[in-house]
Amino acid sequence: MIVMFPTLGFPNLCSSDHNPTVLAELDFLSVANNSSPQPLHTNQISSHHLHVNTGLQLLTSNAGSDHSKMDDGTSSKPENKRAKITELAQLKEDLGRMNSENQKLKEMLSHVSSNYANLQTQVTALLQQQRTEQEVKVKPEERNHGVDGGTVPRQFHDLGPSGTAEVDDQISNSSSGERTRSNTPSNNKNDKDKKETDLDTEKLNPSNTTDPSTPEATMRKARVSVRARSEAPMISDGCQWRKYGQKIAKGNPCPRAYYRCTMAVGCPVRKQVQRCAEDRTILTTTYEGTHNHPLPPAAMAMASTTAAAASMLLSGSMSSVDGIMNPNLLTRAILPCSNMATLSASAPFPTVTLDLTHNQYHRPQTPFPSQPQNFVIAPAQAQLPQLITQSLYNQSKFSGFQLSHDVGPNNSQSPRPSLQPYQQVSLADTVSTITADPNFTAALVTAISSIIGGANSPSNNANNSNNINSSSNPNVINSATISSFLGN
DNA sequence: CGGCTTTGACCAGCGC
DNA sequence: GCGCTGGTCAAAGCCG
Repeated sequence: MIVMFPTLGFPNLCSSDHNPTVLAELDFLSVANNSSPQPLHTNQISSHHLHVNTGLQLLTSNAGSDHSKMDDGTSSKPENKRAKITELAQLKEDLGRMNSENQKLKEMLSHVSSNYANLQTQVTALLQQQRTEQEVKVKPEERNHGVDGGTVPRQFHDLGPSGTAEVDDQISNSSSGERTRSNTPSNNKNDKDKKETDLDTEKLNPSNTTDPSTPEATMRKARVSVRARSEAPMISDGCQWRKYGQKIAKGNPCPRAYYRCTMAVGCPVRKQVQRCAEDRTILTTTYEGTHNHPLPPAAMAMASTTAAAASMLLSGSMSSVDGIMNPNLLTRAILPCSNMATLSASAPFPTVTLDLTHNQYHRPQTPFPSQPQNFVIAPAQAQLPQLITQSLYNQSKFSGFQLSHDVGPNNSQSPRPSLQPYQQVSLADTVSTITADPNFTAALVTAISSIIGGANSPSNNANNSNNINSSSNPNVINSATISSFLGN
């Protein structure tokens, strides 16, 4: 069913460094569904097997017991032959069903892809128009305040004219001497800008030179918190992290640990790990930033999910002119994970919390309980949290996950879940059934996030220049695409 | 010896 | 202006 992905712009699924099991599944399905010489193997093997059995049957009846060794445990009794024929018929029926489903899924994804392309074109045009308008309105000195203005924390104040969050990391990684901590108040803005401009010229990654007004620049501000029950000190998300700090945060006796991604030099992704004060078994992992390097399959699901969630969040925060989040839009955008997702617009960083400690539909505990503007999305279908849950279950040592009945690990133990016939009105059920396959889940998460997050997918981040167009207004892409994906 | 963790210090933002 | 807080740095130590 994923044979068509290479033509739908999901390179993640086609790269060689992805889950080989998934590819094996695809090979099987492609073999099963195509009419090339390979697909006949299944039938040929079965027919050949039957033929051999028939021959053995004759030999056995004629020559006696010496051929029993050749039987290799496969009896040539008529009932076994009938069983084989029945099995063959069943297999053919399954193949036909898969083929039909493959066709319909192909059409569905083609439609999604088409919508995505159209929306991306519109976003590009709108972005171009907005830039043109801003260039006319904004004065030069106001541009200098563009990044620094407001209440962003220090790491974003350090952003130079390029406005990229990687500056901080580049500085710390390339030359510690370049980063002077004696920024006395006497340092005026001109000096600071000059210094940062000099630093920008030394940056290794040319992709960092993005417009500060772009979502790329603000992506690191967005955070995705994942609350999950875990006895382990840190959930395993497939990435390599290096601890660079630990703090006792106010209101929580448990220390907060700070990690940064070390899979690539200058990767801006950081995460904070802290146990819940009320329930020490709950581990809150907050991700910030987007990887600028390829990710191993094990890390793809989490990274894509967080990137998609961050993209959703930013799309909502950026959609309104006054910077106030649009709950309705976000509700639509994040509906798939609504029973676990909490959005915070008032926190220092816009944060979406994916609460994986709950199964029932009730108000999740938010990491910002004192903040009045947390949006709790209404209950709805929960494909995305299922994906997240499944991914996390596969990749971590969670001990306390409460999985929904249809995508729990028990269901995932089946190597090839039986796919129910596609029904237009029960796409969610179909998706849920498909996602019961843990191998397919990671690939699907990547695919969905490729649609949702576009530029935020790790593979795309290798070329950040493409991120501007695809993520500059992901709001449109997200809501429409998700609507198409879920409701089409 | 290189990579990682620990931990005290530093810095900036924010509220009073 | 001052104190609190979150976030980060970097030296020191640990470990394989």
